[in-house]
Amino acid sequence: MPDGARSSRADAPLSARAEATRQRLLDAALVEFSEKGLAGARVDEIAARAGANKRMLYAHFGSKEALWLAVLEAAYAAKRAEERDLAVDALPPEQAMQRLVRFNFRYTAAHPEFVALLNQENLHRATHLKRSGQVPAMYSPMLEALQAVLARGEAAGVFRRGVDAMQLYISILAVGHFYVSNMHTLSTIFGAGLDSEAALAVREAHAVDVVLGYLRP
Amino acid sequence: MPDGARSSRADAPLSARAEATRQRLLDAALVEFSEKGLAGARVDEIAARAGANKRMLYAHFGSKEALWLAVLEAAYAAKRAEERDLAVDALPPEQAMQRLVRFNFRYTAAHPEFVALLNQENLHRATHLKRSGQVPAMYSPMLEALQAVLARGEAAGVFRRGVDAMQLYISILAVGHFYVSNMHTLSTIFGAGLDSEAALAVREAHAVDVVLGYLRP
DNA sequence: CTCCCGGGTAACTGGTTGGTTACTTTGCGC
DNA sequence: GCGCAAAGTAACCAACCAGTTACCCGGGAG
Repeated sequence: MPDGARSSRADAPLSARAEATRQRLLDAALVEFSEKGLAGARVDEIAARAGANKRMLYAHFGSKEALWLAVLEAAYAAKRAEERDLAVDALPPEQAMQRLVRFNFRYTAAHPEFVALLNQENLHRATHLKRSGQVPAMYSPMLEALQAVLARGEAAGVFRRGVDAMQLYISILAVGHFYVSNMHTLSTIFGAGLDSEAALAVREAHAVDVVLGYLRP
Repeated sequence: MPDGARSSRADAPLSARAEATRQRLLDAALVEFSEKGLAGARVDEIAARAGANKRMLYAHFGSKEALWLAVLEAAYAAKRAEERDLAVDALPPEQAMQRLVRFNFRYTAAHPEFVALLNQENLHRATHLKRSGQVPAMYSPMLEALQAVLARGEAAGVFRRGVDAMQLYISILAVGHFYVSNMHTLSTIFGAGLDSEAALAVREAHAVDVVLGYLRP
């Protein structure tokens, strides 16, 4: 094992400088990977963007693929963290549901890098994600919130019965993810810009309409 | 220009053998590109898969990127061709709509290579597609069918009014595309196989429910 | 039969790329 | 203020890869 494994004193925390370099490398890798994909990304370019050196990249992460996984885990963790701040328990079911849909759409639109990362990882059949200790254990707070809201709405008679929470969760992700992911080909085919704030607002409203329309009893 | 441009006798059609080689190269390229992406695909590997030689690949297509575009155009053409066979004019609006949703889902599930191709092209901001003379002019028969069905259903009072056909079209694509595209990461996170025929049937039914549920007046 | 050319092969090239090695600088404990 | 490990630099390397060049083969026209 290279000197990536600190051997100094048990698990001595990285010095502030080393930690900063590590973070800059992660940030640079996120940009490069999401712009060029895993195969298209260049290790030298990541090091250069981070204002660091390739040697440091390998000292911290060991390999291009390990760096990829670290970036992916950080991206998942960031999304899960934001999901955790969603407070929908106090809202009436329809408003709570609307909030979940809007949150998801806006998060996706604001983070196209995450979308690119996911697409790329799926091209690789999730081989890296499967090896991750963290991510599979990182259960989505949004899915849990969705299940709770669904149960409340059903009990109150304002939502249809028998809705599969996982399927609905996937659909809510889908209406935002697909739009952001395929924005360029869609814009080319429709000959219209889908990335303006106005277009995003239209799409967001549509996503809410579809989900709440479907959920009517 | 290399000898890719036949100069023999005006536009003498490719000989049968040459045409067969070209087709084998296209087929091999579709497999390689959809498995590895544009950057990850290897030109030598494509030639080998096709039982041909790199020289022939360059004679027929000129460059890796031109081959990519040719593959992409063929994939779009194949989908548009199948869409053209959709006969929904004679069906009542709800059944017609259901057929559109089911067709789209099944086509997407049966053609994950097309999904991979689209994702990859979007990573490249649709730069190749924009250069294509064909694709932007290849208006989707399914979108046209959708508009007609929507108008009929609205007039008959069985669909809600004011539905944006393009938004709905994107959503119908989305519920299938996202599921197929992100199948591996989703399966990893949910710890369940989403690619079995049973799982596909559940998803298909959900897609129909969402769209028809939303469209109720 | 033989000339000729479209279709095909294989070896080569030069720039790139992930990863490594030998060496220098920085800063903290003593 | 010094010793030494952690942090950083730059040059290097072997494998790889898109694209090219020099050459060969088979079959149809004359």
